[in-house]
Amino acid sequence: MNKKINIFTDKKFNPESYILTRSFYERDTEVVAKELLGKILLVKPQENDARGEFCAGRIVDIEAYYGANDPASHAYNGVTPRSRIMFETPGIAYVYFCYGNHYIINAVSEKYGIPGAAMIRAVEPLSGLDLMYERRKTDSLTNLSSGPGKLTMAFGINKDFNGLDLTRADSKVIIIDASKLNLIPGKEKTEIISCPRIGIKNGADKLLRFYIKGNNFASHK
DNA sequence: ACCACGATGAACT
DNA sequence: GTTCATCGTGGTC
Repeated sequence: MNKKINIFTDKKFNPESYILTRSFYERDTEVVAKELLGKILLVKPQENDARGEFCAGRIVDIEAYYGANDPASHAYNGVTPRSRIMFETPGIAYVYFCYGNHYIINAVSEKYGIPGAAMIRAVEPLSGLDLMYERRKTDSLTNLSSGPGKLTMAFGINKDFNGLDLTRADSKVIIIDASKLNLIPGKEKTEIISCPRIGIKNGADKLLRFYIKGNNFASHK
């Protein structure tokens, strides 16, 4: 068991003062995606978790998706029942089911009415690792959350998380600013690599995937 | 018909 | 240890 960070197991931990605000997300999607690198994804203890630990992970790999000019985006063809949420209030979660197997979580960006989302591709596990190993049915630390479907499985994120407000302290899922906490990861200088997004056909020319260079938990190097 | 994925196994170094 | 091919799965349009 990993004990290097235990702040999230403290019942007195109050994430409210660290939470990213609406204005953070209400900007250009590429900027939001890049700046989300190093921030911490937090999922609060769920009903079936007797330990009552937060699941926490540092975002190390992310992609930006736009709208009408981005053929890889779910919002490319305008508002549909699924894409509608990408046009809504920045700072909410867009969670969708993929390939009949996996859930994928995005943070909605841009002003209300403008589509955009940052898809979280990988996180570096910080807390709640026992639960992650159980859910992922693996013994490999670097296999816990090194992919968009893997991290949602590790964190217990499913379609019920769609539309939750990442900026509200009472949400099951939030994103906080790591630099305000005394955490070891992320203190070192970080270089951001830009490259084409993974697993798409149209729009593959755009360099809209960003990851932290050299990080062992990125979804692929 | 199309997919912004993951697990597995084969076939390579 | 890598890379490649394949398939399961279900929502969307």
